[in-house]
This record gives sequence, structure tokens and C-alpha cells, in this order.
Amino acid sequence: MKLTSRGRYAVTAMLDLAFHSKNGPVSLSAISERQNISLSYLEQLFAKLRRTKLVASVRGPGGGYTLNKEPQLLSVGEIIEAVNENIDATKCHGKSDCQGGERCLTHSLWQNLSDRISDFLNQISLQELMQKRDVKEVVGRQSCFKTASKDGSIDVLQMLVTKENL
Amino acid sequence: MKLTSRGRYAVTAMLDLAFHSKNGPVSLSAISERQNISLSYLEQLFAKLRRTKLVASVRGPGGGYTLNKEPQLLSVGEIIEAVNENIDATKCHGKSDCQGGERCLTHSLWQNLSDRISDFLNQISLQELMQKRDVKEVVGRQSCFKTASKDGSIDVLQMLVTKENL
DNA sequence: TCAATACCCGACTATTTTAGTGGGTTAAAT
DNA sequence: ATTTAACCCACTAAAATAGTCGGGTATTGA
Repeated sequence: MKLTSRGRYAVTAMLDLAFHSKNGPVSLSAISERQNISLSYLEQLFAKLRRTKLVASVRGPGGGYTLNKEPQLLSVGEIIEAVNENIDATKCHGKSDCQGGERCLTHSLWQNLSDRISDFLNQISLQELMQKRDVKEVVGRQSCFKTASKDGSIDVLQMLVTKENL
Repeated sequence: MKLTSRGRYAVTAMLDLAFHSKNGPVSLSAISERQNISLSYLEQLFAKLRRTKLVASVRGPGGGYTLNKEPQLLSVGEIIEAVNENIDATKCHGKSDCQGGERCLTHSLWQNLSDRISDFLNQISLQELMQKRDVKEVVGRQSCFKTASKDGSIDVLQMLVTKENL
């Protein structure tokens, strides 16, 4: 399970989608404007989300994307995995080439951890995130309005992302 | 909270350290050999781990590194954070520049998720990982011995890491 | 019909991060 | 003294990330 800004973009976009899909499909350009993510980049992400059946698309004017599952059935974990295209071949679980029990042990230990992270993220649904309405209070606390500092990067705790116009 | 192979290297090395620090400090070259991580790269990681006081160093012959905390007090989360050097300035929590409640809302929602991931990783100790002795069974299952496939990359579930000689 | 919308797709680029090298300095033990 | 190993740069190659460009194709509403 990899966790980078790519995944954050995907989750952010899916949240936006969830919030706005009440009346018909949502266009990427709308998400692009609201969340300030480049349109073409969104297209790339949504191509993957579509391939993994997390979203469905409607072409033509008035078209856009819709969630392909109920928000409560859509886990954050699968969104992140979807956009991270992990072609894990020749990995250690199954059979591989790490010699000696020593090294393999640490690998197993790490894998154990990785499994737990995956499980954790798979148990958090979009719905659950959306219902976090204590967020409103957070919004209130933050001076989140017109502090226009140009290249200011918004970020999430310790997730390192430099120079993002977000 | 970023989660990449860098963090895996760090946790792996710290696990190795924990397992071998019974009798004195452990040298990086020993870890390098056992875990097959380049020495110089380990040096970079341990420089950070030392700055954040997670390990202590002893110079000279017979020197090396020791854990600076008991394994049960050392969380996986802090190890990963330590090597990821997040200089998060101008972020949204506190005050920032995202205009309008719309965008800020999604940010807050994501932050909420990020916090939960952090909390989760901070609750997992090295000790706890080390005690996962069902791992032995895993080691048994895996044909983890001399399947020398040259550039074979070991990996952890969906954590994408290409061409690692690990 | 036809033009606007918006998905679709691939190649291409810049920046950043990752991982690893090399060369040297300092400290301590034999 | 010599060796060992931490320490500390600066530099590099490769990869991933984020974004651009330019062309499609399908759908719809005027």
C-alpha cells in the first residue's frame, strides 16, 4: 500500500464526486475547478478509476462521471489502490529470491504491517468520511478564506507535498 | 503521512537493529549485508533517525547504532515520519490559502483520514511487530530460499517498488 | 445537421523524490 | 599507528509524480 499525493488527489476527487452527484453526472472540469487539480491529470486518474469500475462515465454534453458504488461500499483503500497501478510481480509472498531466513523474516514482518495498513484503509468508506461533519467546525477554525499566498501548498499532516497549487 | 519504500527501508532496518542489539551496537554495514540495503543509503536514513533521537550512535571500532527507546515505546509511525522529513509549512491546518468552503471541506475530510492513518501507525510498536511469530509459519510457507531470479524485487502487498534488489 | 460538450487516449515534459556513489573527516579501540 | 566505523558532504541516475498537448470519439441540444 503506497500512500502519496496521487492517492490524495484521487480520494479528494472522489469525495467531490460523491458530494455533487445528486443531480446527474459530474464533469471533470467541474472537479478540476473546485478542487484545483489539473484536468488532464484528473483524466488519467479517472481512466484508472473507470477501469477498476469505481466510477462510471457518461459522454457528451451534460455528461461526466458518477460513482459506481454506494459511498458506504466504496473504501478509501480501493480508491488509492486503483490509481496506484501496482503490477506486483515477482514479490516475496508466493515465492522469490530472498536468501536465508534472516532477511525473509524482516520481509515477513513488514508485510504483516503492510497488510494491516491495507485492512485499515479498506475498512474506511467514502460515506464514513463524508459524514465527518465535525469537519464544519474545523472549517470554522481555519482561516481558510482568501489568504491568497500564491504557491501556498495545502497539505495533510505530514504528507509531504511541495509546491502544490491546491 | 507518506508511505513509500523509503519508510519500509527504515522500518526494516530498525527491525534488524532491534533483533541484533542484544550484544552491543549494530553497525550499518551489518544491517546493509543482512537486509541488502546500500550502506550509504542507510547512512542517510540513520542520520535522520539519530536527529529525531530514535537511535543512538557509538563511533569507532565495535561501534554502531542502538535503539534509543524500548521497542514497545517505538512506533512504526514515528520511524516513517522521521525519515520522511516533512517540513510542512504553509499548510491548510492552522491557516492557509484555500478559498471558499467547498475546497476547504474536502481538504478537511482528507486531513481527517490522514490523521486516522497517523494514529493507526503510531499505535503499532516495533515490539508488537517483532512478536508476530506467526511469521515463522509464513517463512515456512514461502519458498524463500535460493530462488535466485536476479533482479527479483521483493515487495509488500501493493506497495509498488520496481527493481529493488531486496 | 452541427457545434458544443466532455470523455478518451497516448505521447511527451518538467520537477521531485528515491536510491545509490564517492570521497573525505572524525572518533575510538586494538 | 592503524583500523574500524560513524559522520558528512556533494553529486548522480533512475524513477515516479504532476502536468501538458493534441488529437480523437461519442452524445446531445439548438
